[in-house]
Amino acid sequence: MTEKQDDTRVAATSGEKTPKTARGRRTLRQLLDAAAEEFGEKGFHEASISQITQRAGVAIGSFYTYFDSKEEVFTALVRDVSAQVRDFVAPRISAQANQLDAEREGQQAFLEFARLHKEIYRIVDEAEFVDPATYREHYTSTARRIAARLDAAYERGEISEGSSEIRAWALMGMNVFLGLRFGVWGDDYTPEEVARVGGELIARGMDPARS
Amino acid sequence: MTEKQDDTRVAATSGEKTPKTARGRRTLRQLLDAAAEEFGEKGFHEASISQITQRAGVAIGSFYTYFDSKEEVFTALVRDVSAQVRDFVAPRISAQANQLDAEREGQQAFLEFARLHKEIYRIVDEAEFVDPATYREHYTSTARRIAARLDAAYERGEISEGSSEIRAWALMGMNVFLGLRFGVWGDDYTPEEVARVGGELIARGMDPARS
Amino acid sequence: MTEKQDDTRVAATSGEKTPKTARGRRTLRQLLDAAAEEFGEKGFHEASISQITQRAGVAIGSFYTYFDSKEEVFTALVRDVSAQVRDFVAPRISAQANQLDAEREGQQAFLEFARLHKEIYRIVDEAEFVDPATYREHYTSTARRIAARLDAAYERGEISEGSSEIRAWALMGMNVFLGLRFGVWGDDYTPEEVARVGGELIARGMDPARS
Amino acid sequence: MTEKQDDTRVAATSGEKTPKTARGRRTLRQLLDAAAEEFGEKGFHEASISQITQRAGVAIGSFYTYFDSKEEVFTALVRDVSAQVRDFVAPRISAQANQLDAEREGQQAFLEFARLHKEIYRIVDEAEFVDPATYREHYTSTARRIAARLDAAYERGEISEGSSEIRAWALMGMNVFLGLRFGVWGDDYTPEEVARVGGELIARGMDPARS
DNA sequence: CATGAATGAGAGTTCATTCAT
DNA sequence: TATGAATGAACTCTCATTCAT
Repeated sequence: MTEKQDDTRVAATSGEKTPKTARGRRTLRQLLDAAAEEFGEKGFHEASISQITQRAGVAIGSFYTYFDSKEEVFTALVRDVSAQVRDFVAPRISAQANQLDAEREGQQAFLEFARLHKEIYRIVDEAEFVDPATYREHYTSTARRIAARLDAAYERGEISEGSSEIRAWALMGMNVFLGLRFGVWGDDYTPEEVARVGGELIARGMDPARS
Repeated sequence: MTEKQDDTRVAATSGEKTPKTARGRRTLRQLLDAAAEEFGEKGFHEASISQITQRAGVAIGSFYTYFDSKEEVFTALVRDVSAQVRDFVAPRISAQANQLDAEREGQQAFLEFARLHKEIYRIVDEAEFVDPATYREHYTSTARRIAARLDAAYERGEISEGSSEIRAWALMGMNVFLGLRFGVWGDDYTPEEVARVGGELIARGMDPARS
Repeated sequence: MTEKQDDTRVAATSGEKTPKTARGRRTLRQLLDAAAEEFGEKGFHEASISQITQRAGVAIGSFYTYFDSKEEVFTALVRDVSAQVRDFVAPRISAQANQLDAEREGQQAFLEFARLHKEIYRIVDEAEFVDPATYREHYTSTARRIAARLDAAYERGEISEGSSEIRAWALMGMNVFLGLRFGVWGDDYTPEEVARVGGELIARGMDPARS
Repeated sequence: MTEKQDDTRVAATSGEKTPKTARGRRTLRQLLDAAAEEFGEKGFHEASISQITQRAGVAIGSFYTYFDSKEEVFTALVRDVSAQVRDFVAPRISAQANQLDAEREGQQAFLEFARLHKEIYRIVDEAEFVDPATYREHYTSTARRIAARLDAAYERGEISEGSSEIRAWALMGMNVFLGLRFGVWGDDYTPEEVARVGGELIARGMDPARS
């Protein structure tokens, strides 16, 4: 699931026009990759269409063969990145027997992903300003998946009782900030170590009476 | 935003030129207030200097009597907001006898602040793109304060052992996302309820064996 | 527009390349019809080749198999429309015994034509900017035909003496504006009524001593 | 009334922003004059804002200090030109004792104006495509003024009975086409001669029995 | 003959910043 | 200090036309 989704899938989830020839499909992929680089390095507003097309090695006009606007590629990219994180982390989570271990493993996987793709924060976070709907959708759907896991785990008796929605947002917030600090900004701890501390926290908390 | 800090403080924490006359101080105040509104409503890039000066009721040129650039007001504003959150939350935390209660109370206070000032996310988050140094500074110093509290609490035997830095970022992430979801985006839970669930999580985790 | 002229005639009056196969003739026909619609609805500058080809149900490239440029189809169309007006009005004029009646009948016929083809003004008038030569040719040849009729009528003693060229332009101007106002913009008078007033004007003028 | 209306009037009838300083008023006038030249020579679509500002000797940005768009200057210009024609022709008409003489004099005045300002056709006619509302307004209000004159003349017994609205459009059409052919396109007849033939036509028509 | 992706010059427009008044 | 007109670099986007398939 780590591998990039094929062109068909990309086209299905985004708004760009579907190419009818092989050459067209190649150009579209080049543009998407170039856009990821450009937005990742410079952010939405500093990025320019002309730079994207230069990176992709095509003419400016070709950009508009596939996208209607700068905003549209950006949205396509956010969805792409969002799907990539999910596809990277999900299998690592499901591989675990116990949900508490699974969440810890998920943290670690996310942190590793952040180290590999330091641009995700620039891209996803900027959606808050460029395309709020997609931004909200990204976090809301992520939280929904976490909550569903917690509900199931509770049914199986693996975790204590408590609002799964609130817990989901708390867990997601932890992940995001641990990923930012220890994945993107610094590597003064290994993903294992960070996840060990984080996992311990969500499993047993900080109350000394419980350890 | 709520109670405006006095001019002296503003001048101390930001880069704008200190006015020498009473008239100048009034103009500066008007500009800062107008900027807060404008950036809060539209975000950095959609906001315009000319709108800020119109809101403030002064001429465009006057803006540059007090600030060197659009970025500068924005930075001043981020610092301002950052200080406000801290000043709002800090006393609520220190009022608690036990650190675990204190953190839960901090969560609740932050959530309440977010409900009162829904624009803080727009302002602080956008700093990631407009003024990364100030953005990093905001979160780094906040995390440092949390870590210091955890260290002291550990010394007092109020919490278990564990990397205070990692824990600090985890706690901060929880706060931020709970504030976004339950403070800014929706009010389907009371701050007390959210903080109760969050507080329970960081105190005792989700392991059913420990509750 | 109404009855389409046969392919031979189109090829004769315009600059487009003559197709050699039946399939080619069909494509050309589709393109011309689509162009008439598109230019009529949107005008030259708002019209687009890609829309024309979409309406015609052919690929963009096929357009250039038959026309050298956007201007060329437009010119072809103007000539087409020009010929249609002439062919619609001419028989109505020649059917009259007296030239004064004939001119009144011509006015009415033109007005009726304008009601049926409200797009003629958009097409012919825009030629003033897109293809001035054809625009001038349209009006100059129309005026020439009117002048010839007046000359002949004068010879037959049906009208008084006076510069036939100046009179021709005056009559044509009347027709065009009556057609615009009472044919295209409004239908608050019947063509008969408009032509009755207009015919009376050119026959006997407005001097009360003469009526 | 031939003289250009003062800046205040221009500002009142159009949509551009009113300058607050003398320098601003001068710049606005330069832009309007430059726009008249540019649009007159090239037509709306071939004209460019950057050429207008170059002609005016100001920076591109200054254009947008006074107009919101290319369309807006154009509309301002059409209204300006429309007012100029009216102000040039009106006094010549009112100076006549008899309405039939007045209309002939009006024709002549219009033709003279067209010779002096050959660009009016390019500007007014192109409004049909760029700003249809203003185009229609120009002709409708002109026709209304003519009809009012005819009504009054009929009351005074100077002209025969007949729909003043239809007659007004007929007269206007004559004027416009005589102006185009003998004012702008050619000068093979003097304005007096054209107006004599035209005036005779509307006074007594072409019926030989009546001359 | 048909296709449709690729091209790129060139347009209109924005707005932070400057500076003469 | 205050004003607001002037500046112009830089951007996004259009679309007629070409040409390899």
